[in-house]
Amino acid sequence: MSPTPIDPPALPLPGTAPNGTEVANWIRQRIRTGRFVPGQRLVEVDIIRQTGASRTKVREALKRLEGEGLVAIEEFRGASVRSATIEEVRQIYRARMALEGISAGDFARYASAQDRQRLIDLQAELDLCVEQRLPDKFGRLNGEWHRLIVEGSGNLQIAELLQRLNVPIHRLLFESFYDEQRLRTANADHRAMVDLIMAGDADGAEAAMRRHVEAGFHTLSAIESEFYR
Amino acid sequence: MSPTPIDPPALPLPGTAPNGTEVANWIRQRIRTGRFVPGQRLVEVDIIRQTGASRTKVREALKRLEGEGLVAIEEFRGASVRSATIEEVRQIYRARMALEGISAGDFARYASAQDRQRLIDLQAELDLCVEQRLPDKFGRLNGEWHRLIVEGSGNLQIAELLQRLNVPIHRLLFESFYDEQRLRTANADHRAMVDLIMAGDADGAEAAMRRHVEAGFHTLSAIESEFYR
DNA sequence: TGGAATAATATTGTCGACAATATCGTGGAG
DNA sequence: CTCCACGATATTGTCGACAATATTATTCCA
Repeated sequence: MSPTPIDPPALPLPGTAPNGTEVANWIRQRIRTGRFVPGQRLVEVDIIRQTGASRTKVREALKRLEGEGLVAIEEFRGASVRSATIEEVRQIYRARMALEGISAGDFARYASAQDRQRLIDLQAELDLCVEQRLPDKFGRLNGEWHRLIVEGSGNLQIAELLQRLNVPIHRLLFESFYDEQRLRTANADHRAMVDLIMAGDADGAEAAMRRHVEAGFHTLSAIESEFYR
Repeated sequence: MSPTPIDPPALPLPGTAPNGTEVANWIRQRIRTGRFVPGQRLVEVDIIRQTGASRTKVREALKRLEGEGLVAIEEFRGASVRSATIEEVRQIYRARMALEGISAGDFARYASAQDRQRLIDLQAELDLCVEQRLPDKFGRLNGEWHRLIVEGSGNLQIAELLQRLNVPIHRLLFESFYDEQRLRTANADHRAMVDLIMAGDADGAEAAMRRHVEAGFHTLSAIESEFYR
């Protein structure tokens, strides 16, 4: 039942001493993939040992991630992965609902033929995952599907906001697809949205996306309350 | 015609050497109030002289602001205020439309009696500003009005996202209210929304807010094209 | 005079040493 | 045995010096 994290590519970092931005990426990825869990302390020396970066660069990276809202830094107590309460998750989903809703509509309106084709292909892959019961792969492709919608809508600002919002709930997302039922209904949502988009029904796509995200939260909170029984 | 910047409170900073976060706030405010204009280089020594902070703290602050997307840092060329192209402004407004739309709806649904009363009071003040033709004050209260909607809706995540989005366009917002016509229509929008909210029409409030934000962008882009004639 | 090479200056990047604070462990008093 | 005080250790914060790079000024030659 516990979600097997996807292998992060070839960390610790290669021979050359990494840049501050690279260290930030390194930490960010480990948070996304669940190696660094919410609340976990990020001790500078540990990161130095694992990345080979100098302390200055590690500290810079942490400051940057603080600005991104990924880690919290307390005076003389260091950095830790910011943890989201269930209430925060609810708020994040409400924001996602708004932003991804707009994106779905704009995708229907403005997306290039190329992106539309990619969406169709991706949907076919997702259908296959459902049939073959591959929740991990589904979770990965699901992320790609949502990203494609957002990026294909042509709004980089929204894309960045969503990337930020998604980090703290990335793991939870995967977890939810271990429920077969949830996986099937989520995919049905996807397919319906693809149809609406291809039919050029922007408003319909937006409404569908909002319902889809809302449903995602309900599943999540169900898992949460199950977990704390 | 040029917008008189609101006096930032009592900077340079007080006697005690400021903290990294304080320096970040100091810079952020100066960007918001237009003292630091987009593209302007932020030389470390200058900030040190003006704030009394140590170099380490200034650099930390800049890294943090980079994470927030407010400044850009180039290797060996330092930090500069990130400038938004007209296309980025368009994208920002689209994101605002989505987020503030949701907020208006949620305000109608969930806001406390206290916040509702504050909204009514604030609206009365705005009406007064329109009658007395005080565009600067209107701009300030307009900001408060929008903030009240968002915060009253009870979603801190959205509030933070919007705060981030608004910084690069803060100055432009003020500028737009020097057009009497724009000021009047904007305030009419506000009043209509207050009515919808008080009537409990959440969906109506959301739709109205989306139209309002969209109209704001159209005015802005008109100013922009005027400016570059 | 114009322009390219070069020197001088300004600015940012990096590192190491030390100070400040928190955390953990130990021992003693009740 | 528990709790508190105190010291030892670990961790983070701060500063200054110097290196690397960019920017500006100067010189020299065609």
